[in-house]
Amino acid sequence: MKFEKIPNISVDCVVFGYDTITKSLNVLVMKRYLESETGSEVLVDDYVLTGYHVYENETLDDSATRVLKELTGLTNQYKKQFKAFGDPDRLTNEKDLPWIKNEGFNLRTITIAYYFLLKTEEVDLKNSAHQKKWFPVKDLPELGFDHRHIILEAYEDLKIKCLAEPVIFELLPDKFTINEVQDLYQSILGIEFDNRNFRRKLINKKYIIAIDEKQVGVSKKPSQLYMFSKDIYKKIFQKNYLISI
Amino acid sequence: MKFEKIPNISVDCVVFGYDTITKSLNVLVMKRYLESETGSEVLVDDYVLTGYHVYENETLDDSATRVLKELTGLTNQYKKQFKAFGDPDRLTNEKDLPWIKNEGFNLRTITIAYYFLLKTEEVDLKNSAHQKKWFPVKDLPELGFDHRHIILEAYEDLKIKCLAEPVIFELLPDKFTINEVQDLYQSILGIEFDNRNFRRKLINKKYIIAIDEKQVGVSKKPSQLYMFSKDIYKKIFQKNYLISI
DNA sequence: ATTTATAAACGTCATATTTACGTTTATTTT
DNA sequence: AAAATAAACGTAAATATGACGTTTATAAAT
Repeated sequence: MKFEKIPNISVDCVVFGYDTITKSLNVLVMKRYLESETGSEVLVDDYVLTGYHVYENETLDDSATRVLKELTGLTNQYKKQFKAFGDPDRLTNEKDLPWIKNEGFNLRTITIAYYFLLKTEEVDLKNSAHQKKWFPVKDLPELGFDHRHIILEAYEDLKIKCLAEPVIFELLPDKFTINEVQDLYQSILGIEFDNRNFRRKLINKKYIIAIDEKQVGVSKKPSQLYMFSKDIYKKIFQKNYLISI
Repeated sequence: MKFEKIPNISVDCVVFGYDTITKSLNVLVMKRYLESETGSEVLVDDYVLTGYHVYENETLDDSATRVLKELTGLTNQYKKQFKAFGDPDRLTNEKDLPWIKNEGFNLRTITIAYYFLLKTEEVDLKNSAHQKKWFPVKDLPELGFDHRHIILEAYEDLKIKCLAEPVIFELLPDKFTINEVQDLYQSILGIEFDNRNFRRKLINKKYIIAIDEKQVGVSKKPSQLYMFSKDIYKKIFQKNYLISI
């Protein structure tokens, strides 16, 4: 394996996680901070996506997987390459220049952007060199480069994706309630569903399996817990070629 | 505008066209031919997608548009960036090596792949330096590099896209019959629809407009011609957040 | 122990959409 | 004028969706 970096090609990872408490779809970003040499002035103070150069002897997918692992320690998460970003001016905002000068970037770098879906509780933010933080996709902090743009495009892609494929379950704990699924759909899509209709629709799916277990520690009627069976989904799923234009 | 090529970044264009006569979804590819220096041996003889390096001061989209223009003379066609391809070995098949040696490629080139949808009759294959040819996506010739792979991924993306957006009309003449639309859907999706149901569904759309004109030169009852109004579509279209998992 | 509050869960009906067919119509060819 | 044929229209059952009202299980309060 050659570990030479390709100087002008990178991957960037938009990591989505869902907070069932605040019912917020979040993005994991990394603190970026730089002071002037004298330390008297803060040159850069914002957040960026995690990304890195692609190595000479590495596939793009492997590169993204590697970056995610360094960020979260996790492998085998849902991953999608959704778009390449390569505008000539994507790294040349005024506020990014000190950072670039410091890091020795190639100004014309094309980045292949991926998004990941994972269960928030699997990520340990403590044990890490970098300062990482979750932000609601609806309330992002100041972001460097074109990273806000990249996140928003990832989010648009996710919106479409979750209507056509059961990716929603990648963001939920293994055991979940119907209402949690509904809340998550609502967070992502920004619309509300009728709970009775939503519930009926989901429960009728063969791959949504009621388990012999109920929510604990709630001060009201505890919910029935369910699981998603990817195996059953794959078996019974048949593409409906419904033209919805 | 700097016309310096970025040596390791290219765009490749999958150009789709539809042949209403043969009812075939076709891809436009370019002949690739190379003889040994003595002329005694054919080193390369197959087809490739059209692509080119991205220029230093050019967006990826502009780069793709430029390549399409050089290939077809056309601008303003439907265009979608659908995936980046960057496996380390994507250009290093045995049969591609003589070509690469001849052209002076960078062996680790990442390509940003686009597909275009256009009306076959608008393309003039005659007046061009290169030898270009349409092939059915279901019956592709021998292709160089990873271009078969790229075409098949473009095709998969198109299949999904045409179910959700009215891109189908990019592939048809301005005036078309309902049956032509159905045939095209069937060619793309590889399934059959009931003509009576398909017809009703389409005719009920406000943006499918019957014009005061009928097919000519047919030896049976001539079909009613229709047009697609993108304006009306944009006005009345409302996203249905139908979860179909 | 009983009541109260509340979220979970079930039920019903009207409407819209899809699926699966049969029939009629307009045109060219014979 | 008849025959052939693709275009175009029609209908009924099944399924899915949307919009609501009601019941149930539990913890907390009385």
